[in-house]
Parts: sequence; C-alpha cells; structure tokens
Amino acid sequence: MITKLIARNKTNILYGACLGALVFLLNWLELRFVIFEHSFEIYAGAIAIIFTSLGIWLAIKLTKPKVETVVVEKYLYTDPAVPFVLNEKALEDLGMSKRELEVLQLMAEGLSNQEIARQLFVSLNTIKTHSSKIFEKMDVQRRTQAIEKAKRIGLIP
Amino acid sequence: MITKLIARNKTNILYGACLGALVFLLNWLELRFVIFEHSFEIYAGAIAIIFTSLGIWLAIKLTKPKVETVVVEKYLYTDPAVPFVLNEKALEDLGMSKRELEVLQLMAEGLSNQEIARQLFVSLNTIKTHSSKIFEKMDVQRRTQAIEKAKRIGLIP
DNA sequence: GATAAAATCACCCGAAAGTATGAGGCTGAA
DNA sequence: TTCAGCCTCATACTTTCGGGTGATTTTATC
Repeated sequence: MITKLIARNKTNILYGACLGALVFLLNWLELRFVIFEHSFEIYAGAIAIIFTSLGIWLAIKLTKPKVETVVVEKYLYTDPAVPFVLNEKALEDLGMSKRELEVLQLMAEGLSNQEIARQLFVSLNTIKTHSSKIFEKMDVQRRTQAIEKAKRIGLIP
Repeated sequence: MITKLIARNKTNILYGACLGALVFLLNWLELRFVIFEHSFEIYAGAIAIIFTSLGIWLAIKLTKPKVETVVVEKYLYTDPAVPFVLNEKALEDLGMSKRELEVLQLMAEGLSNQEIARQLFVSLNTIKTHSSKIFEKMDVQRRTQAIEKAKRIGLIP
C-alpha cells in the first residue's frame, strides 16, 4: 500500500527532497555566515555556483529535447483499412475473456510471451496461463494456429 | 575587416559581455549592500534568482540538440477489389527466394517446422535453415512477426 | 456474505523454435 | 570456368513455448 504510493510518486518525492535539501543548505550557509563572518564574496560565490547548477539541472530536466528530425522513409504495403468489426458472437461461443482477447491480439502482433508480459505489466507465468487457456478455448496447439484462426473468425483485424 | 571579425566571434563576444555585465551587477549589488545594509535574505535571493536564470540560459544555449530519428511510414494501399496479388516488388526488395516464400506461407497457416518439413519432403533442419534466412531477410526475430509482416506487405493473403 | 469466474503467479518438464556454423550439390550468369 | 545464390542437411547449443498442476487474489453477481 504505502510502497505502491511511494513508487508512484517517487519523482515528486525526489524533487521535494532536493528542494528541502537546498533550503537546509541555505540556512546552514546563513548560520555559518552569521557565526563566522565569512567574507561576503565567498558566500555569494557559493550561492552563485549552487544556483547556477540548479538552473542547469532544471533546464536539462525540464526542457523538451529539441529534435532535429531525420526522416527515414519506410514503405509499408497495406490493405486499405477495411473497418474491422469484432465478432462478438464468436467471442462468446468460445468463452474468451477480455484479458485473453488482449493477449491474443498482442500475440498476433508478433510479440513473445515475455514482451506481452512486460507490456501488460504482469508476469511471464501469467501470460503463459492465459495463452494456454486461449489455445484450449480455440482448440489449437500453437500460437500461429491461434492467430490464423482468430483472423479467420474475426477476433482480430 | 573588423566587422567580419565581430561577425565571426559574435557568440564569444556575447558570452563575454554577459559575464562582464554579471560581474558589474555583482559589484553594484555589493555596493548597495554595503551602503544600504539591505537584508541578507533579499540579497541572497537575488543572487539565487539571477544565477538560476544564468544556469538555465547556459544549459539551453550549450546543450546540443538531441537528434531524434523519426521514421515516417508511407502506406501504399493495394486494391481492395482484387482478392490477393502477391507483392512482387516487396519480394524482390527482401530478396526472398521461391522456397522461402513457400515455407513462409505454410508458417502462416499455423504449421510447425516439423509439419512443414514433412509437407515439403525435406528435413526439419532444412526448414530451420529456411526460417532463419526468412527472419533475417524480413528483419524479424520470430515466426509470428514474420507472418504479421508478410501479411502486411502482401507476401501472403 | 457466499459463490463463481477471472486474473494473477509459481514450478517443473518436455517439445518446439531459433542461432551459429559448416558443408556439399546444383544452377545460371559473367 | 568461376562465382554467387539457392537448396539441402547436419551438429550443437540456447531460448521460448506449451502442458500440467496448484495456489492466491480480485471482481462481479446473486
């Protein structure tokens, strides 16, 4: 619960921590200044260096990368977009779940189980289970057969 | 003569001028400080703001633009009325042989390497060699990717 | 709240797929 | 004839797939 919260906002937390550290550093520097009466130039220089760095860091972090676009033309021969309608009847007949259809679609795009797992943020084992169920429900042995059949019966564009 | 010199080094001159201005500004601020005993916080804040800006400016000016390659995909549509025309141009572009295309087609039908071997009356190893060459020529890693791409570019119905 | 279905994950194991490398025979073009 | 490309096959090895089994957690539904 808390771990997830931290994981989700880790960027914000990091930024906050950095700002906090800076404030603390400033106060500490001021204290030094007051106590030891360090020369003005050293103190100003320190602030200058720190904030120049901060500025550079900020700029690098926050600016969107200027892109020099290198155009590489790539020709794709495709069939015209025939509007795809999902065959919902076939879906129900097979008893396919939403998640399973999702996995099936990624399969058809040529992704490996590992890649599908990463894309869906689940473990490899989960995808294996899903694919096994898919093959069982579609009555096929291999993913290539599943893809072929799915296209044929309109589960997939 | 001099104009050219200036033109050539205008960036350096600009930078120099800016630095000079900053030094001057610092001195002026110090003077103010000494004379008017401005509060420490205001002075530090001013320096911080100025040098943060300087840092940002420096970073923006000095960082090299990140080069990003954008692949522009040009779609060439084939005639929908014609059931299937083999895209011979794509075939030649890829340098696919007849036999390789044959194997690719059987792959797309969902056959295993072993089944393809039996169907073509050759050994399993031969089919493996073919499929490796196919993947290499099509620039893919898996048979599912090969099938997907083959359908997309019109090598297969 | 109980229940069922779906989704998640784990482990093992054998089969299939894919990589790397080498090699021999065949054919058409230079 | 030489050479390049294709087709064939082999060995050895690594990776991925798929089947089988069992388990826990989420979600929806009554």
